Amino acid sequence: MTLAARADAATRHARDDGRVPTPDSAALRAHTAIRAAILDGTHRPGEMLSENELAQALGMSRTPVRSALTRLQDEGWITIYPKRGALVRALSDREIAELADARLILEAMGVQRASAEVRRALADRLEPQLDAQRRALLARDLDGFVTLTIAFHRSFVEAAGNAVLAEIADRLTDRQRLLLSAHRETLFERVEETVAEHRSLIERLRADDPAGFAAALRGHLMDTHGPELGPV
Amino acid sequence: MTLAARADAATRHARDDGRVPTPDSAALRAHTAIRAAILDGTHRPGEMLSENELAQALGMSRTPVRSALTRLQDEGWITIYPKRGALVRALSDREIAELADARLILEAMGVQRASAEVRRALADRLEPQLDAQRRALLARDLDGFVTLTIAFHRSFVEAAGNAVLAEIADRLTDRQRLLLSAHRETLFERVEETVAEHRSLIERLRADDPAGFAAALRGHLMDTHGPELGPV
DNA sequence: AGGATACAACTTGTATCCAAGCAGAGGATG
DNA sequence: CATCCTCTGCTTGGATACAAGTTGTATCCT
Repeated sequence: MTLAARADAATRHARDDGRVPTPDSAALRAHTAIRAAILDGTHRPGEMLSENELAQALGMSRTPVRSALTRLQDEGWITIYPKRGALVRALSDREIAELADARLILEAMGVQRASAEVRRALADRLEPQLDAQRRALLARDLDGFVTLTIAFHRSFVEAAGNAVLAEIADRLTDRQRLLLSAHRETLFERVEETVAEHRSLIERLRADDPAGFAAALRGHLMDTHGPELGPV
Repeated sequence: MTLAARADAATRHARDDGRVPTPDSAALRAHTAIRAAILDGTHRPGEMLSENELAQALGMSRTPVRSALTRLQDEGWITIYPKRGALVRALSDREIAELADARLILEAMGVQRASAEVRRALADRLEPQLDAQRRALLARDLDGFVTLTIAFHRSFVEAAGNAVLAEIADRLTDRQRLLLSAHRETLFERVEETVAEHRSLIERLRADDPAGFAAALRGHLMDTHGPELGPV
């Protein structure tokens, strides 16, 4: 039986290195390219994506483009209307608020679940990153700052030690990149405030005060993403 | 510009009915069929799925099967190894525990976020369902009970009024169907206990006791899914 | 016999081709 | 002038053909 043998081999391989070795397939390139184009504003919400145009622009056939589009739909970036096309989704105010709220829940819960030791270790690990964040902001290096702040916030979820939760948080964060890009000016204007808010989060960790952490986090998210969050 | 017009039309349409009109495409049929086959044990973890065989069995070409497989991978059912094949994933003990824990967090948080009124209304709405659950279990109607219990637990997440969270919970629940099927015998043996645990959850809602709800829910999940949950 | 190597049979990934469907333009008709 | 209808041009959905990769096996050499 050939299939069984192959299954064994694949299972073994999966055990060896837990990740797919990245084949750099055309479908993946299409996925990252289109996603990047949405993120940097090349394709704006409400725009209709044509498989043909994308395929031509990317120098490949429609097949991998289609594959990428379905994935992008599953990830919430676009909506595919059968036989009509793919529409770049706009995040409604409500959805923005819900995203931020969901992240708030996951991060606060991550910290709450962690032990006092983990919390303190986390604080020690995060504090040195604050300077890098400030530098990125001052240099108006948006991509750099986004990377840093995403890792920063991800740490809180990771503290719970639950990979499933971390994966969920990643998906949410991904959609939120859009927001960070949109609020770039606000970010650059509020350098010290942002860093100070991050610092106060760390302080709540040190003080072993999960409730205070959650409250501070709520304030931080509202300050960053604006008052449109509203009472969720 | 034609694309703009089409985008407008699609946007209008999307506003009309918030959901895609279900085109019953071959890709969707493949998705549901393969997913069902994994759920009912036809394709077991460790098995290698061949696009050719699936396409032949489903009476369609490889194209929609491929599309279905990529979606199934994104949903966590299989792992695709490039140029080698698709392996039905096995849920490790750790992953099982993490899934249950993540659901616990989302449900408990949903209840905690809800107002006292919503909690009471929820209790009133859920209590009449308990009888149906018992009947399904006594009739050994696993599918019926699974549908009921999933709706039951989903209600707690919904209580927070956050659609993003609800969607996340749905994805988790989907993977957990596998567990419920695996534990069918335990379920059928613990009919009264299961219903009683559900009833005590409702009581905690009525008592306006979110903390007690979370504790009861934790106990319930451990009882249902077994002690392998461990201390997450 | 043991090990490296070449081959063969399978797999998936991509390109191309054909069919089906929707949206809009434009004219015929009341 | 309003309304309906057809028809055209576009789109996506699916099927097929082909290219590229991987694995297991047989073979050859040491």
